[in-house]
Amino acid sequence: METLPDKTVERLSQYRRSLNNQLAKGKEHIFSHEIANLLHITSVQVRRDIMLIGYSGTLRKGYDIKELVDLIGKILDTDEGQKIAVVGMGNIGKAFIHYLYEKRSKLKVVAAFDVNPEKIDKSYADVYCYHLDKLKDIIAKENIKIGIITTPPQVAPEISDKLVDAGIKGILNYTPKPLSVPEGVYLEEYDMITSLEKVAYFVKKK
Amino acid sequence: METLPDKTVERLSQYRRSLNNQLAKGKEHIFSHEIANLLHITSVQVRRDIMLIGYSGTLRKGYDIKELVDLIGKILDTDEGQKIAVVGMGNIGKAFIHYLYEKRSKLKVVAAFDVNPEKIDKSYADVYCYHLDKLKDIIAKENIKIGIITTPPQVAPEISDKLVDAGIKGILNYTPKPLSVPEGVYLEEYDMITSLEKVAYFVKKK
DNA sequence: AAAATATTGTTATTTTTTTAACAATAAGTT
DNA sequence: AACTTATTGTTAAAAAAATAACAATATTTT
Ligand SMILES: NC(=O)c1ccc[n+]([C@@H]2O[C@H](COP(=O)([O-])OP(=O)(O)OC[C@H]3O[C@@H](n4cnc5c(N)ncnc54)[C@H](O)[C@@H]3O)[C@@H](O)[C@H]2O)c1
Ligand SMILES: NC(=O)c1ccc[n+]([C@@H]2O[C@H](COP(=O)([O-])OP(=O)(O)OC[C@H]3O[C@@H](n4cnc5c(N)ncnc54)[C@H](O)[C@@H]3O)[C@@H](O)[C@H]2O)c1
Repeated sequence: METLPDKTVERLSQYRRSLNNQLAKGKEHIFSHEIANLLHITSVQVRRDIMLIGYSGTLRKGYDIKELVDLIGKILDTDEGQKIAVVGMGNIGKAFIHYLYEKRSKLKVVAAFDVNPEKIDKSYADVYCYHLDKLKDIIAKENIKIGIITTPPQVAPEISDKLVDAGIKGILNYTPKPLSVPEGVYLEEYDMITSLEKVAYFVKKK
Repeated sequence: METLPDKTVERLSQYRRSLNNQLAKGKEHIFSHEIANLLHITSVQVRRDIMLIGYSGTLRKGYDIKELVDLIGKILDTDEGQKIAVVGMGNIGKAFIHYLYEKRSKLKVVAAFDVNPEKIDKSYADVYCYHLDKLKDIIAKENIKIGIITTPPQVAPEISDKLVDAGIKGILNYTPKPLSVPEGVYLEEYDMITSLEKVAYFVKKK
């Protein structure tokens, strides 16, 4: 299948979560406008996304939730699951690890790295924290393909380079330091302060 | 001034941070392509954004960093600063409070709310945590206009309603539960899992 | 002083994303 | 059985965002 638009991929992740909730409630079929209401978007958007992934519902009955969830899984997940490394075991890093630990998902944090001796050689929610020096070895050994950076911003570029060098193919950067990665590595950045300043701006405008 | 595009606002926040770094290093002028390099975007984008806020540089000399930072401040900040409430003093809530505490910024968290007795009536990084029941009173008294939701997802809609009812004009939602707010309230949502699943998808595609 | 260069500011074009329009049709109603 | 309604799937249009093109011009070089 063609590579899906960024925004569609984001929504698929959200559809799946909501659909799983509905499944858990015993619901078996769902209409596009029902999905839309759950996510506070429009039903056209839902139908368009579903069209893009090549699924069809039945007229007057809607979509088979189970089938749709499975298909989204086929698109978003790999069969074996994907392994993740977290670099920087501070507030955000730990929060993330705990959070993912609770979910049974195809995405698993399997290693953490830090430089602070207090954090190293301990486990948090079953994730072992190694010294940064071990990064390349562990990533290779475990075949980890995704890295999350939650270190202080100053060191983020250096960590990013190390991750890329170790063979990582996707990076999620939570530091406010913009990174650059070579072609072939997918980079997603998020900055909480930017979000907050954006809200503040639009509040001010009102 | 016209309301700026969402994306431009996001970048202004990032420009300011980078520009402040440059100021601290003693740099006084900067070219569009230099800003672009710092943020790993294109210089056209930078010039276009700067055009939109109505600033002009000088040919062959670039932009006066101090002036640009001040102008961005005029656009993003209010003179008195803006007050923020955090609801849910868990991992993310606490991380945010600590983080903003370190920055001297026009954005200040002035109150936190929770329902867990262990969190209530204590201060974290100078932010006092009240019982949720006091939310309306404190928000009115302090004239808080922005709320950050970091509670468990199930209660997010209820918290959102309470915030809106208390007069909040902007909400930043970190729970994976989509919210809806009335016209006139600005809502920004962010979901870490969605980001991560997006990275995973594009890694898989490669 | 003329030519070359670097850089801005702006308009035009392209791409991406969202929204609207609507034809097709299964199911329900008269 | 004919009619109405609800809903999908898809194409078309609109809106938003990014990128490209380029004219204007201050500075530097020849
Ligand atoms: N906490 C927030 O609410 C918040 C908000 C916005 C942005 N951020 C950003 O997110 C990032 C993480 O924030 P946090 O609050 O978790 O920070 P933190 O200080 O709690 O954690 C940072 C961790 O990184 C480790 N570290 C330092 N240097 C390292 C290195 N070279 N290699 C590996 N690990 C290293 C530290 O030992 C520490 O454990 C920071 O960049 C921060 O600017 C945080
Ligand atoms: N931690 C992560 O990495 C992560 C990742 C993705 C999403 N999230 C989401 O972010 C949110 C916060 O995560 P967290 O790890 O900080 O959770 P947490 O459990 O550490 O904190 C939640 C806090 O909310 C409080 N709370 C519960 N009910 C409340 C109510 N009715 N009113 C006010 N406060 C209430 C709890 O007492 C607790 O202090 C959750 O919705 C979670 O799903 C977290």
